[in-house]
Amino acid sequence: MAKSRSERAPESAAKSARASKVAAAGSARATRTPRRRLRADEAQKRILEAAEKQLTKVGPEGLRLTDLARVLGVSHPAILHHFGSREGLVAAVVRHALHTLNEQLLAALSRGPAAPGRAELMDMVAEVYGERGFARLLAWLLLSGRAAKPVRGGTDMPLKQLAEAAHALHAAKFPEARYEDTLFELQLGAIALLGDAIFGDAVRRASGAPATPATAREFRGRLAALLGARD
Amino acid sequence: MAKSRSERAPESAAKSARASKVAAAGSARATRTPRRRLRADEAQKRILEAAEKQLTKVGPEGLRLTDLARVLGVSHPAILHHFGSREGLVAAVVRHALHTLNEQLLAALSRGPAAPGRAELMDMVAEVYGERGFARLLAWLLLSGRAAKPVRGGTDMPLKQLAEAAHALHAAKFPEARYEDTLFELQLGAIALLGDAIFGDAVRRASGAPATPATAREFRGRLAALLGARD
DNA sequence: CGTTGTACTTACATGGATGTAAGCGGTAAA
DNA sequence: TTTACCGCTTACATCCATGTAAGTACAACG
Repeated sequence: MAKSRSERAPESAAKSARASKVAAAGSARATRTPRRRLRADEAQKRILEAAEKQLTKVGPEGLRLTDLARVLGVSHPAILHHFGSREGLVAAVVRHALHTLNEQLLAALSRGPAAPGRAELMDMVAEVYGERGFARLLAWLLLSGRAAKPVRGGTDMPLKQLAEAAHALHAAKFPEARYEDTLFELQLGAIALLGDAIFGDAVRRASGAPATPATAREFRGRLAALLGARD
Repeated sequence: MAKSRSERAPESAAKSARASKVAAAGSARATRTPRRRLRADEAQKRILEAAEKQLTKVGPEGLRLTDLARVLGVSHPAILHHFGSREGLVAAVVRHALHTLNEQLLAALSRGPAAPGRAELMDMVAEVYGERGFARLLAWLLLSGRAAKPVRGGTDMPLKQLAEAAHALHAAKFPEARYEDTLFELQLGAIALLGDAIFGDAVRRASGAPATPATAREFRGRLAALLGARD
């Protein structure tokens, strides 16, 4: 069967920006960009970061090697060269992203003041979840069934550490405080922040409020106040 | 390497169950099922329902006409015959699903007791969101950018009606109650319930709790208590 | 009963996406 | 400088999903 491939130069547009082998004959020698060749780990990092960005946008089903290659200015087999297959790339992105999510969460905690107010904590976590698109990524993974087990190789159950640390802090002031209550607050905070990143704007619109950064911040503030009502 | 397709005769299996034209020659005339032919609206309803189920599972990108056709026991052009294109089908499903979501939400409210406790309300809404997969569907739509405007043709801003009704109820007991507070409670409730349907199990696992229906119910109970703390 | 509209079928066309094969050439080690 | 490894390219194979064309047969209507 094997019908002709229509045009044979759809991909070459991006390529021309980085290596024009046609121009080497004349005087353009000096301006010719030599064919770049990165070290394997650098190339993989570059690909990984672009893939993560793409993944949070279009999800694991929507990720197209050709699109990614065009963005990166390479040919799509280059990606396959480094990651074996599309699924291999997705798995690598997921592993990397969940790992850095954990790191950023814990780092955000230790970086802040010793006992940050709940509002600041809320904003920090919201930033980690929202601004880098982790909530979207997590949602994609959970929806598509790729994140049955939270993190493959890394600190499992990161929220448990948070809960225990928070409870220790809280119990110093209120010795009779129960761990369950702290755990619930943490779970609600996490679920509400993650949910807010996905559903927040839609819910605000559906309830007649404008969907602006200001209303989102106000929501987080009220949430923090509610969670901090015990203290 | 594309393991999903496996055998090359998946579509004929279902078909053979309903119309075996090869067997008509001999004596099997009496047992032959005549080719079923539904009325257009019935066929569309059937397709729509199956498509909605599929959509909540695999998302709008993952919906495959051939898969859907196999489930329904028809050929995939039959679906195209009724909905024009894959996108047409997805759009129809979305329209239909968001419409019934609204209906069910409002129905759940009017069906319940005049002033249901927050815990019961919570469970009712959670059932609408969770059990029929509306939360998943909504999440898919929001993630893939298909639900910029909440509902095309129908009651826009359904939550606003809820908020106003709830505030009227509440203000009868506490005249100085502020609408903003009720609105926030409603938003938090919606976001937490939606977020719980997507992230709940993962968050509970990540915080060291088992992810069972019981823990989910307990979470909703605590949430209801928290939201009802004003009363 | 014959006619007719249309729900539905098979067969195919087309395009797009992943993955493979082979070779080129940059980079760095010897 | 030479050599060899390997990152990356072009060309191609293949598969799979949507959509089209044409025909078939069921059901309703005269």
